[in-house]
Amino acid sequence: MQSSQKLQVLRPDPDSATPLYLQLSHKLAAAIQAGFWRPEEPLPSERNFCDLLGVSRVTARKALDLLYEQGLILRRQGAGTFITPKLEQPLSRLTNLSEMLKQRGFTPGSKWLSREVVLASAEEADSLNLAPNSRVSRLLRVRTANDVVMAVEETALPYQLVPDPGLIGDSLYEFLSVQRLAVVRALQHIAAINADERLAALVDLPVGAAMLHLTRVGYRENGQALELTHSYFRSDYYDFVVELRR
Amino acid sequence: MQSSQKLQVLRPDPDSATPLYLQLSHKLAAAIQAGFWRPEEPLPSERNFCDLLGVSRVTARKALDLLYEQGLILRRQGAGTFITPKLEQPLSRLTNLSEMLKQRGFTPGSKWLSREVVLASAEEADSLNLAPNSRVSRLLRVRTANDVVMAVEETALPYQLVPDPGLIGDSLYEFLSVQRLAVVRALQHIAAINADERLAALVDLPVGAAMLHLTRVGYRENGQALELTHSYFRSDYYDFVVELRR
DNA sequence: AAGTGGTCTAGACCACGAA
DNA sequence: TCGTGGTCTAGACCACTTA
Repeated sequence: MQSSQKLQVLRPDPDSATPLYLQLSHKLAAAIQAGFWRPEEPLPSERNFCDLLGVSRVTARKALDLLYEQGLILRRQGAGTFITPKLEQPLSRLTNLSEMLKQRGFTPGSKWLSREVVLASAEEADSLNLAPNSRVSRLLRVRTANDVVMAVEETALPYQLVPDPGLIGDSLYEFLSVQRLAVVRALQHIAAINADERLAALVDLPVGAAMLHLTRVGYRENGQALELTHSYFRSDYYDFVVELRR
Repeated sequence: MQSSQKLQVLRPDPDSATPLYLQLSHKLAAAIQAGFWRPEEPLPSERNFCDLLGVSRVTARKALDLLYEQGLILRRQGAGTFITPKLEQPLSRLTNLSEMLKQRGFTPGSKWLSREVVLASAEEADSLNLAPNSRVSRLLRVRTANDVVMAVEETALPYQLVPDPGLIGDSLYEFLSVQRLAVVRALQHIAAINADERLAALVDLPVGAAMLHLTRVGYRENGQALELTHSYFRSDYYDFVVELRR
């Protein structure tokens, strides 16, 4: 069969450091995105995958589980596994704004308004689980897309973990990753507000314009709160997409 | 040991129709919420769970996987499994507003403004994947919490699937479930808008007040688009919480 | 009746963390 | 060194869809 030949490129490498199910999931996701199968078309059955790729069924299923969670495939018991009809590309995943803008064809930019070490506000101390009178590194910046200001962002980080905010470059998340301080989980509150005079001036909108106010607390792998960010977005330039399940 | 005695209440019933790993996951989630373990306290090891509860390690892990996805536990290789420090209760899960309000101690209400069958708008036909000139059942209602209007909601459903919108009671999602039309996945866009005169009147806010505008397309298990809803929320009464990962 | 996805088991090896 | 979570296997039974 022709298709079983093609499938061989999906075969994971048992000697690789990354787990088989992850390799397989990545390869499958890429193949689907590349149009390897047409929408509505059935994938090979799980048992076929096992035979053709030399992995156990549990491993194949674990790879497919990931694709299912990403909304790339549908599974119908007794019938088979199918490519999701319309390929959408939602994101309830943690991703940095710069990457998202690039993917949509915009040129992202960022300009620091201030980077300073200050006493934590009550909200910051509470959210970051700091003792009263602790210090935080507080960052204020405007973010642009094609040179249009689309958001104002204020971030607080524990001084103990980030003592010199002046070292942070254009990408906060990249800086944190390099420092072994990656954020792996975040809780985000989304509200709508009317722009006050300060905000309106910064984003070039009339006072009272509706803006999205995102409040995000970011957590490290060990559960420690690392970041409190308030973002104020122009809603005409950006709308937030969430995928909901079950 | 005392703790191993307590654990017996978590033992899943092999004769039940619901899978062992789901039973176990539910029981564990309930136990955690009830304060069975303190935050930061380690859970029994996976192998202990297997011995004490009479399930295989794969099954125990699958139950723990679900808890991890819900942010209830943290896993540290070589160390153990721990309760998440602060017990937050986020939800990027598909849940109906009524339930959420009840959980927060509000009394939810809903009042239909209209339920009619009309020609689909261009947006509705596109989102629901309908042929031009198809009909939809269109619903308009206001939703209240403790008798205060907090949102206006307009929903369109394919006429073919829901021919008599007059039959829908207070809970749309319950109605759909009973009709075997459950929504299992949804894409939601969130934007901020200034209330126009019509909206302002309905929610009792001044014209121009910032409101959250949610646009949701709901999908069935088979991937078919079932529901297009525009919701307009008073942001002072409700803010949307999202959990982000990775 | 045959094939599919959904669940479950017992046992194995690995990498990592703590004592 | 020992116990932990992370990965992987081969094989089994079930419920379901399709023909």
